[in-house]
Amino acid sequence: MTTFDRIYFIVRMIPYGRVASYGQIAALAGNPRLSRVVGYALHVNPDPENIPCFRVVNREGRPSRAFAFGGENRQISLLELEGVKFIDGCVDMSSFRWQPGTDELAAIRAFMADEG
DNA sequence: AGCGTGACCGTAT
DNA sequence: TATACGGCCACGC
Repeated sequence: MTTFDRIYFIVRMIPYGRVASYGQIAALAGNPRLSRVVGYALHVNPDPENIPCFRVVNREGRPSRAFAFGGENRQISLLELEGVKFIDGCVDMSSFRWQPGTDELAAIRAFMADEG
């Protein structure tokens, strides 16, 4: 069980049509300063089919320039297909930001406590 | 085993 | 409004 595993677990929970920021993932993983690590974790994403890394954007709601699946335009397209709207290249975070509910927070906590 | 680096974020100048 | 920097984790040399 590593920090990456926690990050992947949380990213997998982001629902269809929603996005999360790196900092948000980091905070859920237990440390708000892990945002950079979140970026690296997604960079070496071992399972892109099950880990929706395209639903993670920076705090401005902007996709990464180094997005590997055809560039940031590709990421924008994927999100738009899910109904996420962009304003001047940025996601409207106040509308589309994922906010985990009580059950999801409990699941995250349980997973993190599972490492022993 | 040490060092630099990276899909970031917040703070300081 | 820009630019600079420290913090955090895993990976490759």
